[in-house]
Amino acid sequence: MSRVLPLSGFPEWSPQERIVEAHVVRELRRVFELHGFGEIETRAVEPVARLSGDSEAAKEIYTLGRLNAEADADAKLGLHFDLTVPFARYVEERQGQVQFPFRRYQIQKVWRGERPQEGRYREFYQADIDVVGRDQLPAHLEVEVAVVMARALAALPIPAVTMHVNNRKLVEAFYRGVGVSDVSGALRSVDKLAKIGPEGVAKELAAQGVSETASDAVLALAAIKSSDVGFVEAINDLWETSTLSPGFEEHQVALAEGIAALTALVSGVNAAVPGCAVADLRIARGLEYYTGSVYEAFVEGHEDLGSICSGGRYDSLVGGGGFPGVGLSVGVSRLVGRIIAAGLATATRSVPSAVLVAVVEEEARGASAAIADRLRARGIPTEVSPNAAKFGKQIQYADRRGIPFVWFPGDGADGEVKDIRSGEQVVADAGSWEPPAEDIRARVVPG
RNA sequence: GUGGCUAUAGCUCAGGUGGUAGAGCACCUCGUUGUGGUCGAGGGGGUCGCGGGUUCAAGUCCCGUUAGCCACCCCA
Repeated sequence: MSRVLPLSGFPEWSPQERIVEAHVVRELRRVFELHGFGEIETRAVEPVARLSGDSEAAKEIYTLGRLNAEADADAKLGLHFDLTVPFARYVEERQGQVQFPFRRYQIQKVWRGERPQEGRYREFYQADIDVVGRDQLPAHLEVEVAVVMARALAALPIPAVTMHVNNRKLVEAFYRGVGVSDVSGALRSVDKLAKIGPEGVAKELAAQGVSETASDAVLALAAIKSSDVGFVEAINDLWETSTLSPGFEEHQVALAEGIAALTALVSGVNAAVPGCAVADLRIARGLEYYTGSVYEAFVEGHEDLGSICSGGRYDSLVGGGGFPGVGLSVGVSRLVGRIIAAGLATATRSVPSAVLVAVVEEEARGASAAIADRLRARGIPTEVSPNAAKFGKQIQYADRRGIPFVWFPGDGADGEVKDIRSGEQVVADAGSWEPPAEDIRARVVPG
């Protein structure tokens, strides 16, 4: 055992940074609740069998057991790696009690055993909103959750967020119409478009047995992107000029439905937060279970960070189906990490205190404490100097923490209070003196 | 899980070809003896990640190991 060193991937913020994180969480919570989402918290663990449905995800699961557990102990537990799986279990477990459609938000830590790097942690906060229905879920909810999330993200101290949206139903109908049989295989390849380029995707599609004409059509669809409903015409044109497979008519209805849903989504989100939504027909989302709208959001100018929020509609997440839902998930820690690293926003001070009451001499500490209590009684966060050092030292103590006011107790009267930023010092009464409203609490301001 | 790079003071980093550890910033003290920040002078701080090897001698060369960073994979 040598030195104590940080563990990569397990971020621990300083008090000042933590104020920024708390601000982000508070804003998300405020907007979610403003739209009627109630909060739940699920346990940190689930049986491994439930978590590892997807073999890819299984590799990332941290398992949990007692140090002295029997080697053959079964019913192994694992830390959850997202909030969707625990939520599905929660709903299934309480299907008799919860009211549908059930709308909830959840802000908790999740754990993934992956190689960390900037924006990728092994322990981090996610903030999810979902709406789950019983047997059916109206399509307008796919618009609503996106609107709520767009508004929540717009409330954060970050540049504008762009939400790229697509519709699985639309894509699937189109792919089948042009003769692609392995739709999810094709989607997985299209998902890599940004990374491997059209040629790379074409190569993968060919390997999957997709014909060249179908491959061309798939890539042409993926190239469509518009911040308004212009994509509708583009898709229809493409459909009409593509070589369609026999029996394409049966996909025509689903295609039209998908287009209508995507249209409603783009217009709905943009009506709430102008310029936020972009129809982007290449957005695929790796996850298999999405069946309708899919979302993927990026911060303008910080695309290198990757997606900071994503989600979609699913029809059978909860065992056996019957609980269709739609939801979005924000990578809170990824966002906060970038806000801090790039200085997008900072806390105005590192401690809650608005006032430091100086101590004249240890024998007079009681007088300082009394002044502090009178300020606290009126909601002004106050601390008393830890020592009776020279006033210069006590001022320095406040300055280093960003505490804006130092109170000097006086003989008989309460003394004087100094704004150490301006140097202005006035005689004051602890029963009535008020700092400017913006100085009462630490604030988060743009960097 | 795969690959590349890195590891020296609290922080950022110097330390050709091996010869007993340096700078800037930060910190402490004093100038200024109870009102900070500027300025000046002085001062305290380092198992050179860890283990082994080569050598008269290793921060420096070799091997191993651990950790960090970056990319891949995947994803928030």
